[in-house]
Amino acid sequence: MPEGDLVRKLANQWDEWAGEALLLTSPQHRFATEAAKLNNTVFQGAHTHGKHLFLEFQNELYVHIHLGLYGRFVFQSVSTKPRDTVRLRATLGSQAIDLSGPTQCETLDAEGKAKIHARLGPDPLRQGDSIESLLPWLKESKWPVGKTLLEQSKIAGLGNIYRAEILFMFGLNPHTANSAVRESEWKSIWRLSQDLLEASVARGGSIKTTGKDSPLPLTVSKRPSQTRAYVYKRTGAPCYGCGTPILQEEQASRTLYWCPSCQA
DNA sequence: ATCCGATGTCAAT
DNA sequence: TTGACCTCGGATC
Repeated sequence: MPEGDLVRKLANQWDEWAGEALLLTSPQHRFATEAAKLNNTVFQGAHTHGKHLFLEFQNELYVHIHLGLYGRFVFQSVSTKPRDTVRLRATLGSQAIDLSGPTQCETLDAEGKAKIHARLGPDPLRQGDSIESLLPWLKESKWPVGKTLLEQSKIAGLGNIYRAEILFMFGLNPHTANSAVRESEWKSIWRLSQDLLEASVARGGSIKTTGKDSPLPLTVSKRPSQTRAYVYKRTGAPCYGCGTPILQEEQASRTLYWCPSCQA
């Protein structure tokens, strides 16, 4: 389900429980032993890096969660019986948070957490992160831009929707080599990523690149109403910039949507 | 009732 | 590059 913005928003929700001792169970049982170890210890707060979520408990122990494609959190009343697919239920008072379908849910110490950070690139949502350290590599790299934007070890937090939308907003052909994109343009891409992700977090984690808080792409003169995206999942529909049907193809093993004319 | 795709990643080839 | 992981909602029959 998520790209980095939604994960950050979920972390913010978790943070409302910071400082409290939580009841942890695993209705599905796959996380039962781990949950028991942390049960009733004080939740210190949530951290994120890209799409990775870290729930910190006492003694620098972290529950590392990656939602992957199917994972999700459901916030509800404790009186609602959890589905039997729920990997982890956290309870505080009358409230419960259910986690199901994560690609990852494991307990890590500080060292384990550091290893995760080490394999992730800068995150547009993280305080102090910048694209600066990536520029030398980008300058030499033959990778297509459309692959780079999905690569979490380069930029952490963007996903398939933002990839398509950002490429469109810059009029970039997805197959353009990294080295063919000017440094100033990379910096603009980074800044736009920050703006889009932050605006989404503020909205509660729902992606909408066509919104009034996003800049208009050069080729688009009017904001499309109704739609939340310029090209994502709009295969065959007319481009908002030029009317050309939006194309769909596979790039970096994900479906990419783009306008062959505006992104020539 | 069944099928299918999805805002993701990694290990194995 | 491909398959496995894993869940659920919406489309289809």
